[in-house]
Amino acid sequence: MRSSTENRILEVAKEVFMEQGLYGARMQDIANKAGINKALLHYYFRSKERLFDVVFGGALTKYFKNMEVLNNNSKSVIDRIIHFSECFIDFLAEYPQMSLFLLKEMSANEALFLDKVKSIKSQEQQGVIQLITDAGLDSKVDPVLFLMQLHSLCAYPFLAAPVFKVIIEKSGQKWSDPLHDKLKSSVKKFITQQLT
Amino acid sequence: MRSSTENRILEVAKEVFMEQGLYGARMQDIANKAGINKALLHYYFRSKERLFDVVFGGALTKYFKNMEVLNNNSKSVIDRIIHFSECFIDFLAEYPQMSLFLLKEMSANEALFLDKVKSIKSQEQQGVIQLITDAGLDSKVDPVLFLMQLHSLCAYPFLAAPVFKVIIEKSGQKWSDPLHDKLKSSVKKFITQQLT
DNA sequence: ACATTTGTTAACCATTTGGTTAAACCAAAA
DNA sequence: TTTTGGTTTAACCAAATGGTTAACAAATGT
Repeated sequence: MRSSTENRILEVAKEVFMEQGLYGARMQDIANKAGINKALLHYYFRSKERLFDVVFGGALTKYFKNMEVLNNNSKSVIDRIIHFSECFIDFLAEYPQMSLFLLKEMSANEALFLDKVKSIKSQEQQGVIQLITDAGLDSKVDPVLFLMQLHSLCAYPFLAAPVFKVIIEKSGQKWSDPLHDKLKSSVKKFITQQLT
Repeated sequence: MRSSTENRILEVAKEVFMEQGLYGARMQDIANKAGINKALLHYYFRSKERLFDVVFGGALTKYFKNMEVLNNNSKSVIDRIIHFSECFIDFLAEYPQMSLFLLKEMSANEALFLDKVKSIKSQEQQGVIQLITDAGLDSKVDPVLFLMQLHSLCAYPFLAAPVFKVIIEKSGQKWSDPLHDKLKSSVKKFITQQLT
């Protein structure tokens, strides 16, 4: 079992890296928030890059894990995709900074991301694209475009929430933060509209 | 007229800040790429923050300027929104890093963003929400949700393009980068589906 | 021609930051 | 009790970084 110190470091590092990114994060800050000496960070995780790597890899794994729900063969293709969208939204609601974090760091270091994806996604799970193509639904929609729109509708609201909040409040409307349910049902509507 | 040096600095700074963000960017790097001494940066723009501020403000202004197209009263509401989406996509295609840049820096420094938005958006231009409400279309859609979905469909594909590229190529499909037209027509379809 | 402002540079400075070292601590084994 | 192994710390280091200074060159006005 990993020592409690190591776990504490990991948890704090997750927070800090998610908020500040690889560059913005400071080892001293992580150490302080974990209530330990800075040297101890390097004792457990040799370098900043190494520590970041663990955090980033963990986030990416969690992210991809969400797509496994697509393999539930007891449901129809459309229902599986709807179910996926709901799980995806739940996941993003739990980790609102996740998307931005991943996009930030990927754009900053494309090579790292490529490696990670290769090692994670190797377990040839079925993707939305495969699913649609196999079901013959690619006559209705362009699978790649559809996948992108699906992700757009699920992820972007969380990405841009702080911005929308400001803009909307500025224009006199009121902002209700966790619009999970509205979001879910609207995505569901989109999926059925597109695929039937 | 601004000196050519100042302009050169601004252009380079734009590039570097967009790519690396406020933290990641290095003054020395900007100076090198602009072919000048580092001290000259501080001569024209007192500090890194000041320089960044100019770049960020410029980007934000450009971003909001796109929404003015909504005020073209010679068209129907739906056509105006469609036109906006097309202009928005063209804009994002021209500056693919814009969205990520703005989101990154906003999440890193919400206060700065709030100030900027207040000073830029003060010119009470009509927003999508107003437009929909005034036209009575808010019986068909939740205006805020619709605005968010509209932005999602336009912006996210550019945000996540590098990621999708990797994932899609990984799963054997081929990736065609500038799918402007497909994107435009699909967004148009979405708008009409939602508002009629 | 001369003085004054503007543009530009090399050298320097203070601070921050990731990382290292050697010593201290501390529980469990011998 | 002493030894031993992993754990933790204070002090330190080298490099990087944002920023400053003083001197110098190039326009610009008189």
